[in-house]
Amino acid sequence: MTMKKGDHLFLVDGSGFIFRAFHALPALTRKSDGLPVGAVSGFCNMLWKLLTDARDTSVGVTPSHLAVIFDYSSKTFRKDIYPEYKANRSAPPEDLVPQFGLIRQATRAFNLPCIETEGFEADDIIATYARAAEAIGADVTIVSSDKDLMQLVTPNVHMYDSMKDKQIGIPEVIEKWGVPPEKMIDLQSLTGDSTDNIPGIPGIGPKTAAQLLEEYGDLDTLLARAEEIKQAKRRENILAGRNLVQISRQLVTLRTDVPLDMPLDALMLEKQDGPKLIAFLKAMEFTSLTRRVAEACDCDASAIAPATLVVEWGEAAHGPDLDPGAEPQASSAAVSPAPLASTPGKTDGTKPDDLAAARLEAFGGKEIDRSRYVTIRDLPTLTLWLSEARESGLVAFDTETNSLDPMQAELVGFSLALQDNSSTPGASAIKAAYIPLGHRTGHGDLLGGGHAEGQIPMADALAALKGLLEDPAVLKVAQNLKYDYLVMKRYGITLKSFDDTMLISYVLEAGQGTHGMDALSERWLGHTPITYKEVAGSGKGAVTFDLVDIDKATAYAAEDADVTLRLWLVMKPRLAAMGLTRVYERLERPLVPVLAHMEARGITIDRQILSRLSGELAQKAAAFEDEIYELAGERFNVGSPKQLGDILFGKMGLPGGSKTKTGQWSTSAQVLEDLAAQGAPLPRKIVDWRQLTKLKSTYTDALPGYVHPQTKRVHTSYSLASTTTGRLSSSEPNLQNIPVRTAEGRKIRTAFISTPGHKLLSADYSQIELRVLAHVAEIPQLRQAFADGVDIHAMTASEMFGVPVEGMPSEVRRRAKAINFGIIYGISAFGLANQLSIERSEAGDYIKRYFERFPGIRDYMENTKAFAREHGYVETIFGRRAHYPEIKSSNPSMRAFNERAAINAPIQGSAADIIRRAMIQIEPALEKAGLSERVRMLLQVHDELIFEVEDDAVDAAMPVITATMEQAAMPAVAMRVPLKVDARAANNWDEAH
DNA sequence: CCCCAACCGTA
DNA sequence: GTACGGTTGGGGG
Repeated sequence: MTMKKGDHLFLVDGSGFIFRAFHALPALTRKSDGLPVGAVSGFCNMLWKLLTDARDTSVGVTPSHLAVIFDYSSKTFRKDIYPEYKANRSAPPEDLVPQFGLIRQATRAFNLPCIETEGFEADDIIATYARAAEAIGADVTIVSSDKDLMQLVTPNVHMYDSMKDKQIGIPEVIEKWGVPPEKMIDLQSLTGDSTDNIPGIPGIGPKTAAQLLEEYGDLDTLLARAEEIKQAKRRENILAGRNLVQISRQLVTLRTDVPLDMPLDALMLEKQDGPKLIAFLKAMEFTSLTRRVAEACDCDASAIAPATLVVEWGEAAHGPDLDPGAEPQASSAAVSPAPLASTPGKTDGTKPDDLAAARLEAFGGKEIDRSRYVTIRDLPTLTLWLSEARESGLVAFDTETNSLDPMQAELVGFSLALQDNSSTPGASAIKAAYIPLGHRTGHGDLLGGGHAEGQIPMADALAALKGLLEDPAVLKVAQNLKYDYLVMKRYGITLKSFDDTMLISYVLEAGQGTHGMDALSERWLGHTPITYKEVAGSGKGAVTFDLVDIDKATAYAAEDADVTLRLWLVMKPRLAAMGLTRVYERLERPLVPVLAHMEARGITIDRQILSRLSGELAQKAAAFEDEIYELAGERFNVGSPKQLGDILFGKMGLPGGSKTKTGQWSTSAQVLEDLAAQGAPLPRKIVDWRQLTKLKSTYTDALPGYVHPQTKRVHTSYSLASTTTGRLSSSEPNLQNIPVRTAEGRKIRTAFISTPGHKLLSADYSQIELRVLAHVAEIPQLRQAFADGVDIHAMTASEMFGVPVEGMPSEVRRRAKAINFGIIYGISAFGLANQLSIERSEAGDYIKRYFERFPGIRDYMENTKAFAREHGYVETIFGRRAHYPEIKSSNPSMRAFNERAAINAPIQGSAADIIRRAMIQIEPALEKAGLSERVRMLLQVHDELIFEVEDDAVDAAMPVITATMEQAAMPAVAMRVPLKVDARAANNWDEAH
């Protein structure tokens, strides 16, 4: 059906609506999970109203055609004309972001066309359609109140402010702006627009602009006769701003020649699909609109299942600016909503894939030219390099110190690498320098050698460097940046705007090799960098970096910066090409300062308690040793599994359970427990002795050695990039494996204390991995159980064995619990049998029965395995990838192992992502509650966060912390089960947990 | 001095 | 059955 005279086209400005509605409407959230839906609700109500009784609104007519128009991305032709266009836009609020996608889904649920075109703004598309319809003789209503669209108003084209139910025609434009619609372009060119960063004439606002246009007729005349303006200041400003005004005119003029994917005729209103719309509205939990729609289409809403919604991250995968000269942190939070997946992209060499390929070509294979490295020994030269870095906007940075511990390390020097655009063709396009600051000569006095000659005074160099490192407009690239962040922080410099090549690699390739610089250089550049050992020696001959000869140090340090910059150039575009930018920018990079601060804070331990415990443990262990020697009939090293095996299974002839893979007798706790159960007295003593010596050596003896000499606290180090799943790890010391399961072990936790006037507050997720499983596998019984807050293991047992929860034997529940954990670990009959000490066939029966009761779990597992086999990786609910390159191994046990890991990774990894989000959100949440000075996050133990809180801030902090953690998945993912957090505060970690 | 295997602490 | 890190013993330098 072709559009004709008398038809009425409605063009809804979808992007404009959502921004306006978000701020104007109350912040409505979905009841079941807190998903922000205020703008979506307003949008649906508005559309429904227009579709059903537009006649009753101030529009007064019913649409024959209707389309909803969206912005595609922030990269439009306007950016080419004027790069600063919209450059000052900050990221949209996180609550707004998911609503872009939801509004698109709403549009489709209403059976309406959803239109966007790459390179153009919604306004240009609207202008093109409006003019085309007008030319045919149709009437047009633009549903928007944006002044940028007012230039389109004519006798046949009106605007409609749906939130005020107000129509905007020619008189309304004149009333509001003092000029008719056709002069809006001239007016906007003069006034500019600060929100879009469109330049205007200083001192000229709408009133003056209208007055000038009234007097001179139009902009061209005004500019031509600007000399005649009486007010001196105004005249000067206009004359000075002439050229800029011309650019502004280009920016504000809407294009009416956008290529249209959908012809006008295709915008004709189609019949509503009642059930489809109701399914969407029910999923959004818009109850009253659901009821109204059901009445209108004569549907039974209760018979229609809610739709499954995709809550999208808002940012376009192709959105991030890849230009190294731009400001990644500022620009990466693209203003644009997510595009439709099907929208075709242009092949113009600017796509991430092409850029990645080009960068690899340019920097991947190129010989590294160490002869270009320089040592900077004077301030003027350093200053020159720093200003070059600031101009280029991109610099690789690396610190050299005398210690691997960033809390103790003293700065010895630093290196920089820059893109060198002046280099001759064929030469390396990167230059690098090392700036020695604290090198010493080996042969000094007893106090440790003399300060080496030819180094810039530390204070001068740092003062100069600070400007660069803290400049948000310059992107600093480093490898394992948390280290450099902490070191520089101790020298009073806070890094701003950074990328970490280690984390980029981790996001791209978790599970495929390590992410250290040497390995990355081999993998991506085919280059082997000088090793640390080569410059500093190893073993007994090792020296700290301050004693390394400055020339050798330059070769090593400058190369590190050089390689880091090359890695960034090659890897960074891969993020966007693979759609992993959001994972990097939301789950990795923002965690760097959060973890750095946690590490820097540290936690207090009570050395007295540990020392007393050490004594007790030593005594008890010694007593056990005497008994062990007595029972064994000889003295031997109880700590040697080899000697122990010989005693137990050789000399004493006990029945050997199993062998290790090297053929030795296994003396694991499991084996010893089994022997003890058969009545042998020795094995139990060994088990107990091991527990005591383990606690002593690993904890009570070792922890005091980690107390920092100045802070008197223990500072662990978190690794962001050492697990396949996305979990953190903790080392030196590992504070993620402090004992808790046994009473003896828990005594160690009492040594982790709060400082006077404070409490330790522990907040942990309850059953987070099972909840994630219920979410991803969509298991009705599990979802219901979590929604109802019932005992999940008892529920499982009840489902499986038909035993009522009331009065359930503890053994029945224990088995169900083991099965639940087994499921998360990618269950096998072998493993379950081991865990429960039952026959493998019995374990197999359990698993079979479990899958009968929860077929969705088997489906999830099969689907996950199939996905892993096809792609070589699996994904968390936030899109993080874990790679399993060996999943297709021909070795059956290797393959099975990879399959179990692949099943576990999305569950463990999604839980890890959730707590990462919580950690990132905690500081702003505390800040908002006015608590940031009184609450400090200290530790993370996978599903638990430990804070140090001022005594009288505990009551206020607890709800802020638990709410932030429980809502942490939002708005990126709306969990289908609630998350639950338990929290407690006390003077030590044992009582708080 | 370095590395691996065995063992065991946590989630 | 998943994911880690630390300690010890012991082999091979």
